[in-house]
Amino acid sequence: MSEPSASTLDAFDRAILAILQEDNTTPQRVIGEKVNLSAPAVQRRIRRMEKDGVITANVAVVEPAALGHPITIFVEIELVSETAKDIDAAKRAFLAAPEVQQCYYVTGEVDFMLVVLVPSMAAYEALTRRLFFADANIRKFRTFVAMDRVKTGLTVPAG
Amino acid sequence: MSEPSASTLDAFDRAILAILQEDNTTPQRVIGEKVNLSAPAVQRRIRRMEKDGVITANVAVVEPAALGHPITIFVEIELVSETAKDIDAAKRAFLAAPEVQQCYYVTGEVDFMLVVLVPSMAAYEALTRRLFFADANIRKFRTFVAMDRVKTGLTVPAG
DNA sequence: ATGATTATGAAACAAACTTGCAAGGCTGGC
DNA sequence: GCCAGCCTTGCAAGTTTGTTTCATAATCAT
Repeated sequence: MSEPSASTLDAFDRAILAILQEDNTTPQRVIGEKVNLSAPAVQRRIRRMEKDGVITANVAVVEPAALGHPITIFVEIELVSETAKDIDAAKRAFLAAPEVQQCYYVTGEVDFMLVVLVPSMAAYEALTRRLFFADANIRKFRTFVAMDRVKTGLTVPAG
Repeated sequence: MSEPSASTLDAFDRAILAILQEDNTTPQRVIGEKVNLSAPAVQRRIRRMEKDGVITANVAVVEPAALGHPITIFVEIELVSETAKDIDAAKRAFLAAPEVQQCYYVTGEVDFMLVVLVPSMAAYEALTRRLFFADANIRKFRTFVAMDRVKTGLTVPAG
């Protein structure tokens, strides 16, 4: 249906993606020089990958502290009930919270992994009350405050 | 020194950042219409925020499966020794691994949180041998395989 | 008040993106 | 082995976007 065509990416595509994942403001002409292709060829490949869902977004990366959210926190969530209905409800709740930057539903001893951005520990405490304690289906959660964001990003190995 | 000037961002800046975090290919003219500013004014604000380190990168977001890395894994790492020297060594090892998409040094019962992308569980098993078992300073690690990437991104609340 | 600093918009300019078109290369059928 | 159809490419023209210039307006500190 709306499934991205599983067109195999060739070496050109991967080289282009490697560049765009570093800096998507790189002019097509420069990309073309690096991968030995003309600018229009580069442009058509980028357009195709966007249409096929290979490239899902083009975004600016912002320093959280600059926007007043200097604290990054990992949260492990354990649910009481794991019926499809209850899991979906949890997903929707996390999706709706702007402070939840990332959310993954995982296997193993916990059910969800969250990455949360907050202005202060007080704000996090308020978030836990609103998002976790208020939800009867959350059995428990564990908090890990990030002291160093050693490596961030969404880069996928293109080699 | 090279510290980003802590210039307070006004409402214009935050509105621009909200747009750029969604789509940084939005023309400056369109941004200007949305925030009630001329294109050059928008352009200068973006430049300033890039220079000040508020905007740290402009990147394309790529679907991991398209590049042959369909499996996302969370890893909790517990070290043996937590001297500054040993922690730095661990950071450098994780930084150097392309499969490690994100790495955070955290407080609490574990020391590091990793987000890892791999082509297969066999590839992950190989990674654990190379990166974890081969390192005598890693006491233990816990693996959580992502079944659903509910919410991904690097968006920071700009409201 | 007043002068310095900074930010702004209009217009001119430069650069990048986009499209049309003809040529080259690969694939499959015969 | 040959040919036809399809796909991708590069070039060139046209369009959009980004960038600089410059004069003016707003802000701030004195």
